[in-house]
Amino acid sequence: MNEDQDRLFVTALARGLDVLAAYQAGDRALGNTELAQRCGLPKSTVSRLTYTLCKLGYLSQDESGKYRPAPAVLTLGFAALSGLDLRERAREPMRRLSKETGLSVTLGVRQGTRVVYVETCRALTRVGIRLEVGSTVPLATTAIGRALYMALAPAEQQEVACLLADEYGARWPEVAARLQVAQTTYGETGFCASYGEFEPDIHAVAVPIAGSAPAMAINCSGPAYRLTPARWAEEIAPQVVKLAAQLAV
Amino acid sequence: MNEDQDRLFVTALARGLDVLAAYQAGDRALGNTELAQRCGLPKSTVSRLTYTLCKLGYLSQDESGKYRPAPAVLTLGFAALSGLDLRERAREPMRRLSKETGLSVTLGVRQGTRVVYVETCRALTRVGIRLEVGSTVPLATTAIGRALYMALAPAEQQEVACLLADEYGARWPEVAARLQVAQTTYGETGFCASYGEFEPDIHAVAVPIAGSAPAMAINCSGPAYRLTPARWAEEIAPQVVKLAAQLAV
DNA sequence: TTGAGTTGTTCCGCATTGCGGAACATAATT
DNA sequence: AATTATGTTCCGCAATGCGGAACAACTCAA
Repeated sequence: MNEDQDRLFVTALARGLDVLAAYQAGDRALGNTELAQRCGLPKSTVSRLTYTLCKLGYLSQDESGKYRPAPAVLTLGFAALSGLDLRERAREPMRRLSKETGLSVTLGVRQGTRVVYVETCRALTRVGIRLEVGSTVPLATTAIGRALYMALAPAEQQEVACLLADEYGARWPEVAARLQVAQTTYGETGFCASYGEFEPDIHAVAVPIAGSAPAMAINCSGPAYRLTPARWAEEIAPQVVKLAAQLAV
Repeated sequence: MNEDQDRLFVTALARGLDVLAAYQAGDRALGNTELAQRCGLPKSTVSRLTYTLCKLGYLSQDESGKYRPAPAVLTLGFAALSGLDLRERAREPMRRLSKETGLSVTLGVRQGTRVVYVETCRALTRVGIRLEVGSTVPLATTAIGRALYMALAPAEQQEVACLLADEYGARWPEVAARLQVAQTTYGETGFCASYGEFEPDIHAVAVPIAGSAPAMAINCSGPAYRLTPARWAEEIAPQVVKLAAQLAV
């Protein structure tokens, strides 16, 4: 990218979206000062941005005058989801698998070095982090992230690896080694696994869905106490592999 | 609002968000020309905006170079949802009600003259429009919309009525009359209904959740062939009323 | 294959829009 | 009451966003 291209970048838009993106899971209403700190912008700039976002309906103010995301933000995401044909096709089979196994079944897409869940069927007895449409998990240390990584072309894997190296810093060699192991295993078994690596008490296996655009992967996860890794590989993984094959485009 | 306040409005941000909001349910990838038409902006402006949104990760380009919303848009919505305590509390009871009745149970919030769904438990045998987090339905002609309207203070009802009048134009008197009937009925029964008004084959009843902020309402809907309106009022509505009371803040 | 039409991208001169420090108002705390 | 913290608005400034035009690339029909 040369300098001319930076002239096309609309900074005001980026800043406004940074304000929206400053909200994290569990946040309630935030004030302008907190938002200014999170975004690294001057208070007056943030004040103008929140004013604009309120007028547009993407933020609303509570009684104390603080801001929280308004439901209109959800409608942006809805449009994103409703364009995903594969998600619609996958929904019922995923629900079925979740019911049969008693595990959580999720569908995810890569976004940079993260996975964004686009569909979730959660087991009734939930353990672990919130599995929810729109929530994200790391790419490198989760089964679903690894599956998405495997589906990348080598050049893209290289690119992503660079981003990950930046992110993990000194810990990257270790993470990379495990990613390499996963690649070998994927080549032999057709699935990726994460046994307690991301969350100590959670096992998961995942498989990319061939031919999907944007590339997606399907994941099955549950509590570690239920099944040993060997049983996961024998009993659960084949079902996920089969489901991914059914969903292949 | 005086003219000075317009100086605080960041037009570039608004335009960028208009581009994101131009995507509708079912849209796949859109080109710059289509987006320019939908937003009423010049092509070159849209080109700069889509360039920026791509760089930020909110749009992605497919092989043909057209744009579609990227999963990062979902993460904005996730933050909006995760700040809603009531939604979390409501989830399990909603799922239970849906299971017991075989109907779809939804939780919604008002956004202008629309309702945005923030939680949905769909019946297995689905009929009617997509009930999905982030999807919207009209305020004035749906049970849940009416319930949300009832929960407004009189001054706010007035404001909303003005917006609705603008929107419905010549049809507003008729819609207003039905809204008035719903208000009377709500006063007597504690719930709002829509029997085939929004969708011919769908009945629904809804109740606002007292004390909720932002104001929410809970809705139960299903196919008209299942139960007569009288049975809806006798058998389903009381359960919804009860659930709303349990969820009251 | 050629020409016409369509779509997408970039340029560039322009001016207005977005900026941010400062002033001011309001709210909270000691 | 004084101090601190937060939120809002002003206003001079300049750089950023703008959009018509030029150009590039693609598609389609004859």
